[in-house]
Amino acid sequence: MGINERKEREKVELRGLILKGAMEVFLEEGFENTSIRRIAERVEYSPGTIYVYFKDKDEILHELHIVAFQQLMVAMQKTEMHPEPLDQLYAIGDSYITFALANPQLYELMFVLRAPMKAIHPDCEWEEGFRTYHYFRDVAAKAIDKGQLKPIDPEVLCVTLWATVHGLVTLHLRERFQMIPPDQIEPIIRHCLRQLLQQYEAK
Amino acid sequence: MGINERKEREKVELRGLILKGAMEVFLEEGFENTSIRRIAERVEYSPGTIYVYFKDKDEILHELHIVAFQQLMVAMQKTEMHPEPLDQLYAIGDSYITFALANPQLYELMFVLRAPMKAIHPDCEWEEGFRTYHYFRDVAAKAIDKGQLKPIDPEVLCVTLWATVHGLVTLHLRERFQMIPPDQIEPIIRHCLRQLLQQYEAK
DNA sequence: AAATATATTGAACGGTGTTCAAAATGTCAA
DNA sequence: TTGACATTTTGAACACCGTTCAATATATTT
Repeated sequence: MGINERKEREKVELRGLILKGAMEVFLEEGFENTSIRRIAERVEYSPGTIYVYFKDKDEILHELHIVAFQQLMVAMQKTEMHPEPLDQLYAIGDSYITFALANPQLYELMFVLRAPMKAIHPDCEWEEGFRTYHYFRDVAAKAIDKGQLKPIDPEVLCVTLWATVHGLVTLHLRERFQMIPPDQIEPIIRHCLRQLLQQYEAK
Repeated sequence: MGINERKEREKVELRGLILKGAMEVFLEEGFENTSIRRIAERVEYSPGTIYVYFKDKDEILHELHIVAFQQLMVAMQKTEMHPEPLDQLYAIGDSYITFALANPQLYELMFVLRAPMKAIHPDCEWEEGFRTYHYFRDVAAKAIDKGQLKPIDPEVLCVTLWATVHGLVTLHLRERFQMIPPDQIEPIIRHCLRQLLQQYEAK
């Protein structure tokens, strides 16, 4: 009975098509203009159909949020070309900043917006975030083990590094850096990260 | 002709009353539930009246944003009890963190939400932000001048300190610190600031 | 008391997320 | 092939949202 299998395939396909359309609308029109009706229009289905394939709008945004983390993860994994953990740590920071500035909407979906987090069940874990954070922390831990960084708690180091870059990026994205000339913001962000990391280097 | 003066007074009064109601709704129901209709209901006027006293919703949120900055400024100015700039700098950081954690909605209005910034004319300055930032930077500059901090660019120092604390606070407020036990988050935020500032101390 | 000026109203417009009875389509046994 | 059943899709309806504006109500002046 291959019919049920085909139906299952078609269901998955349409779900994927809706997500593809949702991502297009999200990237082209921005979060504030990403409505169910616009997504439905984009994929040429009625608004009601969306709710057959997704519980609510938050679930759609959570799926996009997962895709965004996959993209960041790909960018970060390219840093494995560096044999030394310390060099890789610098490269991870660089790729994080590059990703955030090149994909501001995706960055906000990952680390600022509340909506995608509401789709995560309270007892469940924030898988995407955990995986990315652990990848980062493991590299930092290796750099400490190898004596390339001072022997501090890798958790505290990672939280500090992450928060600093996140703070710089979001103050910029949400237009709170009006005291800094626009063309100097990106250099300052990269400079702050380098200087911060340098302070933790074993001398 | 005292009638026009009384009318002017009444206009200002009602404007203030609407803002008071708006702040109540904002603090009690949160940003997402702060609608013009709810504010109007709270002050017992019709929605249309709100638009006689304010151009749009963004203008109301900008006014609340100004009040929030005044509150933070009051908290920060209490640190002037410390005679040494370095001690004051630590105290300013502490009061910033305390304010953010005690008034998360106001903090988001000041440094995260887009709405209040949309009410600032493009050619105008972000007065509230500038005043607060300059207050902070002047204290840092004094600490550098007095040789209590290493002789670095106060602008870079302030941006780094601000961004780090902002990053820590917002990752927490937007529930991205699920890898940290909830009761340890506040200590970590304070610890990160202290450690960061300590690294810049002249030894 | 009538005329004028000001202040307030609330229905209306086009938008939002979401639901659900009804219609359309697909499947399958007789 | 046709009728019965299952599945999928629809779009109107609900309760909201920010905003506008002609109409109403109130206050002031003549």
